[in-house]
Amino acid sequence: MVAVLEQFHYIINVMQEDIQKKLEKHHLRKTNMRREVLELFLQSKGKALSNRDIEQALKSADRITLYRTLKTFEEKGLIHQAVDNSGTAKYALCRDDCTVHEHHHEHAHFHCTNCDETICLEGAINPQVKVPTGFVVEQTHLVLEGVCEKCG
Amino acid sequence: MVAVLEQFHYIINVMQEDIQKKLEKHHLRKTNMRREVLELFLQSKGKALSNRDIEQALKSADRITLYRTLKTFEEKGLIHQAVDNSGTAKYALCRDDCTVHEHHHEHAHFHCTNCDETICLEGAINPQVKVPTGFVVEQTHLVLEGVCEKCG
DNA sequence: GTAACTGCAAAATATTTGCATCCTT
DNA sequence: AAGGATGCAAATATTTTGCAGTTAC
Repeated sequence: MVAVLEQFHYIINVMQEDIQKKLEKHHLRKTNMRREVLELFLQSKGKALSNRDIEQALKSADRITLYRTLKTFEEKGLIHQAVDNSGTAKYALCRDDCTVHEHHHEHAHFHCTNCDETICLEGAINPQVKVPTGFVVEQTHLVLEGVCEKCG
Repeated sequence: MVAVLEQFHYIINVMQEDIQKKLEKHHLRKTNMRREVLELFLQSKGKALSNRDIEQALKSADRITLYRTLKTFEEKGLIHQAVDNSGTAKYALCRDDCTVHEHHHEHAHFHCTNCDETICLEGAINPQVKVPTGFVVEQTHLVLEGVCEKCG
């Protein structure tokens, strides 16, 4: 029991360190809001979260500040948008080697049309699509839509 | 000049026939709104349109009716959502062999982050992504984001 | 101390619902 | 004639902006 608790504290500490590092790396001030949002993203690993999701999870959070926090995180390269046609934007944590102008998200997202959850899928994608001359591709999103395990 | 005009009328007639056929095929009543919206989609071939885009193009159109028209078209399988992270939903014409439950849109979309235009790209996509067991994929969307020719 | 961040109010934008009327079949 | 579609009003949801007060550095 004690061992479990110690392990728990250890994990929490590692996560907090990770959060501190992420914020420092991107030259962002360590505010409570930002720490809490990052913590939630780390806990929901592999799942994309909408503004509303976070708002409900962090019940004390101010909706407006949250919009700005997510926008800042996106601009600085901590999170990226997970595109699906659920209507509202969702975000997922970036990999550590992402920077503002260079993202490495060669992974796909799966969007369940029933429960509306969006998760990150493993495995690289290699789009073999030609774009017309003059077009510059900066990011690629692959979205698979269907029904997830829980809803199937 | 006369020949050009005749050709013009011929094209218009073909388009109107196409519109009628599409509506009949999906058991939809032929109302002005629906004809106008379909006409706009046919004219904007290869470009995905948002509710706002259509509203502005068809200045007499009622915003609310338009929402319902697009929703109906989507449900019946005449149009499909073009996923991008522009914030608002965009739609593009389905191929003729699409039905309500079986879409064949193995093409990608390009979204310009500058002018916010979304166009359809030619060429099939072949996603090589594994989904976890229990997940059923119904549709696949590939979105390339970047800067288009006009904005480049 | 200063610039950045927060949180409230309010505005702007986007979408849905209810209902009486009109139109397609 | 009858059910579907429209268009107006109004409600709801989402996102952005302005500004005064607070906080991290």
